[in-house]
Amino acid sequence: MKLGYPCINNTIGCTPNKTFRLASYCSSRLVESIKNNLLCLQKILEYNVAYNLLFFRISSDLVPFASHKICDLDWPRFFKSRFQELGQYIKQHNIRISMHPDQFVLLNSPQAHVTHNSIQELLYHARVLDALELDTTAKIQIHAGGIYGNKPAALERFIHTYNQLDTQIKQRLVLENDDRLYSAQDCLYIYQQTGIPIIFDTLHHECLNNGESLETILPQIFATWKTSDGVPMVDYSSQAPESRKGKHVATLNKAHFTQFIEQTRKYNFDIMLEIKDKEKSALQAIAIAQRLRSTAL
DNA sequence: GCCGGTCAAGGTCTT
DNA sequence: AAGACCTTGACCGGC
Repeated sequence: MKLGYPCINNTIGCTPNKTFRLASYCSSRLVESIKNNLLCLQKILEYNVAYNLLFFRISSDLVPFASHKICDLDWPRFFKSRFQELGQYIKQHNIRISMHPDQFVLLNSPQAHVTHNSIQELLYHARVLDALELDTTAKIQIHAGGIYGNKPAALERFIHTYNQLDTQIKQRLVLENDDRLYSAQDCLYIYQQTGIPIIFDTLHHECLNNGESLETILPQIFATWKTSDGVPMVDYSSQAPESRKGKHVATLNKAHFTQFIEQTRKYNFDIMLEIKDKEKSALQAIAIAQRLRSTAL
């Protein structure tokens, strides 16, 4: 089991998200941003290794506008050796990597241009992981998408589009249950039609489920991951008190996390902590997990 | 300098 | 039909 947090680190004082406005696009600006982001990513990974946080989600903003038609830089080539060095570091320290494109990636949109742009965005994410020369245990996670007034049709569109994707994307793509539209059961249905591994989100499952306990749902979810996909990934969070349903807590709820670790002790999986204060909670969580689990962490 | 409206991209839900 | 909200930090223009 490995444990980590997404995208940014608030302790070390750099941002791996540096971007700029589309209106002020120029390639020198792009180069400058990517340089900054790669350097900061390296610093974050070094911090993480020092604290044994061996799971990390790389920000989608690593290469700004990478999937936009304005982008005229062959960035994988331009930064080839930088990516290789970083990838080397990741492999050397056995760090697990994920990425999570945001809400605009919709494989089941009825609008062809939306689906097209989504695939371009997935290709960008795959290129990052390829440039790092990571194996297929490095994953890209997305949601199933919208309903568009007809859920069966929307599900079929997802399946159809998924089945036509290039291997370069498919070998890394995993599907996450969301908190309003597509439950873990819905994702399992998609898995049966496609073979796409399912990444389980604990808070989303609390918001939207079919009454399954962790005990019944987790074995089904974990069975969707093949050896080449690596150990299953799980997104962990808990409900922010007195807030909209589905909102992530600001800082780790230790009692809730402790219970989660106790309930899942028999499984091996990697945990991504989706908690607002990032590495601060991750450090608390790893202390709890190390105390409660017998397997090396 | 600092503040706050705005930012490539799409949905759902409420009024 | 139009607007709020999701979710988020940081850009960047206006002061």
